[in-house]
Amino acid sequence: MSRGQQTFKLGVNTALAHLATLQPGDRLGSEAALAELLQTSRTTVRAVLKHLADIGLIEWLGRDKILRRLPDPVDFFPKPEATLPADLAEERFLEWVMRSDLAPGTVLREVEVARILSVPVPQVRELLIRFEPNGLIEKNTHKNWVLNGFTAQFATELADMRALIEGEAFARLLASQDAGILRQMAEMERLHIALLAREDAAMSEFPALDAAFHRVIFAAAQNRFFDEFAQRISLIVHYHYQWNKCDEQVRNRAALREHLQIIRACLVGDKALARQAFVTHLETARRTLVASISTR
Amino acid sequence: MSRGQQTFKLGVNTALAHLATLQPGDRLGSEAALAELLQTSRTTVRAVLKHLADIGLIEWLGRDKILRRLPDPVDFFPKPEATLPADLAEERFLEWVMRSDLAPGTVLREVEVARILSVPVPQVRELLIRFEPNGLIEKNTHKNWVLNGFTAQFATELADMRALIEGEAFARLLASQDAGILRQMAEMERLHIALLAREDAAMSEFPALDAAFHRVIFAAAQNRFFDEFAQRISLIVHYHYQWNKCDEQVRNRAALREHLQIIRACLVGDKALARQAFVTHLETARRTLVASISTR
DNA sequence: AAAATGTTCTTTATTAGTAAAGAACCGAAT
DNA sequence: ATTCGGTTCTTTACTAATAAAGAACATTTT
Repeated sequence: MSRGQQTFKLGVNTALAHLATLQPGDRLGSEAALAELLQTSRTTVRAVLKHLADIGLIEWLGRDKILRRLPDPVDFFPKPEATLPADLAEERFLEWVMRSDLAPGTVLREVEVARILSVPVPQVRELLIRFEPNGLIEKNTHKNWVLNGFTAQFATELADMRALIEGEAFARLLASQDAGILRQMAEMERLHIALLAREDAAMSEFPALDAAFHRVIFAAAQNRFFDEFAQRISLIVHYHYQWNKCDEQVRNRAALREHLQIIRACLVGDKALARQAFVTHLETARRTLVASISTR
Repeated sequence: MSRGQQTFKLGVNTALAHLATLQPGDRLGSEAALAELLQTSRTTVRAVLKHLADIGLIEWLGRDKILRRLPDPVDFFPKPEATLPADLAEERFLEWVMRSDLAPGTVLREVEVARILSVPVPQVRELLIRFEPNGLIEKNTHKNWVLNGFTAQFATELADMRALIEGEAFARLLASQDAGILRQMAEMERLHIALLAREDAAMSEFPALDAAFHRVIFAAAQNRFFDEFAQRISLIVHYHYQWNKCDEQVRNRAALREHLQIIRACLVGDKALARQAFVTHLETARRTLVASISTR
């Protein structure tokens, strides 16, 4: 056997979502146009069209591609089947590590992990290699992978590194004359106010906004090494949020308010205040991260 | 087929080097002791002993392992065969990239690279994945690896990041009360003086000493993220040294003298001077790196 | 002539199978 | 009794084979 057609299935689902915006009798664009839309090759587009014709959604004769009926929920492939294996592996791996609360020192076997996560072995391998620099796992030459555990020490070192790098990035942001940054800040203010206004449990959108806010800061450094570290932080912090739900609402709202303080100080150009609000925020973030570990 | 016995061959070579220190008629230690010495499993040790007996170097009967004759140069396996594939792959890959002077945008194909470097495909794969965060290569989903090239921009970003992190590490070193650090510094002074005294072309030892010196500094931060970045720097700088040989002697001696200044300021406890000498050194390092690119 | 389609050729990702290296167990010798 | 050696069992790493996905070329239609 070979690979599992994830690209094809993802293509079908994207195509179905597009077809839902049309009316029966409408014509689809050219294969090349669809390839652009589905972000894939024409080869895959043709496979998708053939599939759509087979299930009777469209009539396909040469360059005529006519929509017969609107897509039905059952036409879609289930989400996991239509996710790229790399993304799937990462999601499931992190969730597994967090949920099963494995003890530090646990040995991870590629084949075993692959079976547990239901993803191909090479993907697990790639994932583990990519993850090693994060410091959560380690490999002994010619031996196996071991879990290092999310210790207080780890959290402290991460927070230290973050303070150093994000602090520098923020300093550059303040020094920058780029109007684009102010525009992004204004947009951030809007989004923060909007999220704070919603009293409900819509805090599920918080991690994404939090990551976006910090990405704006890191981006100001215009340095690929900064950006890379930002990604790591957001990954670890994101899964930390997912894991530690206690006081979530209170904690997230506090963070949003701290963000707003920083944003507003930037917008009015009060650099001293901005700097101070930023340091405060990083301190809060550090405390939250460290606290979440000791309460495990 | 399967794997290429690198561990075994490396074991044989290490064992031969050990035997060269003995006299014919001497007895070898137990299998467990040899396993400790060769840094490998007893299974491999027994394979090595069998090999040594086969080529008539030792007589092996149960627990009696008697040296028959001293090892000959021809008994050793050639170095590349006896190197762990991961190290071999890394060495050859970097050398290949630097030497063949590939244009940015060049497509790297795993199988092709594996053939060129004469290393197994999985090793190339692992190497490329590990290398991606260094920013020299990139992967497009479902497509191939492309070389980003060692640009001036890259060098600048690397130097910026280095100044930030190593600067912080050095500040912690100065603040530290740890006597171990002073001891390491004294040892560094000795090694630097020794290398500077040798007028000859023994500068081949410079990269190792340079890396060791900076490792002492990064280690003072006691932060795994600092250490990891230090590794990257040393890797890139090392290969930059190897590639750019012009003015090598002059450049290396200058660097050694700058190191000495820093070391001595630390030893006498003059923090202001140490700090200043360190900043100067980082500036020199940056200039050297950037210059080496523009002269390609 | 231009654009879209049909066809063919590469390249990549995955699985299965096999040999090397590691680990554990048990019996023998000091 | 304890250390050492023989044996067996696991686990890992590599090769090879195969199907999916991408890319290029040729052909057809407007």
